[in-house]
Amino acid sequence: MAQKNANRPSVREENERLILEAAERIFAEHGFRGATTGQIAEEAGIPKANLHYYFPTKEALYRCVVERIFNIWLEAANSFDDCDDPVEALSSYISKKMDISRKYPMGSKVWANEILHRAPVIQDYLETILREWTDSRVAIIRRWITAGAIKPVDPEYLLYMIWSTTQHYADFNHQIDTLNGGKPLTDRQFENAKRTVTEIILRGIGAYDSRDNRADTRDPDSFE
Amino acid sequence: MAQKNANRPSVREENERLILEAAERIFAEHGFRGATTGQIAEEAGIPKANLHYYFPTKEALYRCVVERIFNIWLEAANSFDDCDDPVEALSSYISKKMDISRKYPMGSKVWANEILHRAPVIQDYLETILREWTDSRVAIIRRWITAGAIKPVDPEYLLYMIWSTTQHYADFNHQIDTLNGGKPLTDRQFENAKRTVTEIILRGIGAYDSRDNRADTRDPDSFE
DNA sequence: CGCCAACCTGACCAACTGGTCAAGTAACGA
DNA sequence: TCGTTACTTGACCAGTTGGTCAGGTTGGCG
Repeated sequence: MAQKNANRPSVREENERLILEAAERIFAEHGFRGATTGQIAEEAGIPKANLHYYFPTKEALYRCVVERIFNIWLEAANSFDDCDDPVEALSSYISKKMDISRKYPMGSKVWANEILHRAPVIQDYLETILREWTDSRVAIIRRWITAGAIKPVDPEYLLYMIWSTTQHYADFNHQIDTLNGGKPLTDRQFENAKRTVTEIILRGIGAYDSRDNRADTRDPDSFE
Repeated sequence: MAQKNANRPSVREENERLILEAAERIFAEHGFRGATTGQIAEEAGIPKANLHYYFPTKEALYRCVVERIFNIWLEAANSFDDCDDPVEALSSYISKKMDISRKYPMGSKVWANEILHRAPVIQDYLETILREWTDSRVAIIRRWITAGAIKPVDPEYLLYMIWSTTQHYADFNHQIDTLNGGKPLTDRQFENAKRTVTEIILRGIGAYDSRDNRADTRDPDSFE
């Protein structure tokens, strides 16, 4: 009685999927407070009372949406691990983050909204998972610097730069579209954006010509 | 009767200032929908009905806040004009944008919120003023490229990179603070961030060693 | 002092929103 | 066929919110 069986998931799974997809769109566009459960239900094509059958409260639904997003990001984050070469590791990471911004802009917007409003429901994620992830990547970047593979930069600020630059193409896509004549970037334009971002950052940290990096180590105590 | 005189502004001016400052804080933290006029009035220290005496609707108040922010940004934008040297011009622009992010993070957050929600009230700004400003700066960057002062990059994406990276320190300051052990960046840390950002971007576009730039002009039709 | 315009505010209201509930229907196993 | 569980939904409710309004108070001017 605790668990029925595995071949009876269809109705519940299907409805939860419909609701979560609708919720992601509505939350992304209007924020937590701005979204209404009625609107989400309408977008999902079900009555509001039915939505509350699957997700007891608006906040529970919101948490599910946020968790889903966070997991997508963590997957991309593994690009960092597999490889000792900063050019390859960072190119891959930036490329994946750009792809996520293009493919799942809603998720990025929900996240941005949450941080903007001081993370009322995901503060624990920031303090645990994100923090650990960041610390370990900072260590990797420090090793690259010690090895002379890149110039000495503050690793945290390099990470923030990568995050902000790539997520900008999701969070601010409305502004980008408007400046692009009201039309979304074409695939070709987006590839150019990705290449521009990647090249500026990699060249900016001296990853392309690692022979110069050790010589250029001025102001060594710029790290905290 | 149409206009009284100029020496009777004190009460109105003072109250409008109080309300606008409170509104900027509340709108930044909760978004348009999430903010309540009652909360703003309380923050300003006046009854709600009095707020509606000065600003007839919530949206009118919001527009005033947004306009105020936009004008601050336009001032910083002029750093771009004064100078033909990309190192000097971009350093100054990035520095000013970083300072604004630190000094007026609320304004940046209101703007971010607005774009995130598809700019329901500032779409006209995007299509006119911001568009013109962007076009003219793109032209300047193109001239730098033609002159060999920087490497060939797509100017739009360079601008987006500067915007996103600098504004990140306002919009995502809660995330940054959390990753910094729950404390805001010290002045010294912030100066390091500013220097890191500036150096990566300037080195990334080859502004420091302009002798190499013309040689590296591959893929010349990457511009649309 | 009287007048008038600007300013102030407690009380109020209509609209909306998250969430509940009771009365269903569908589906499946025995 | 019956019983049970999962699912569906229109109607409803209590709390909140933007905005109004009538009846004030204040302060300057003649």
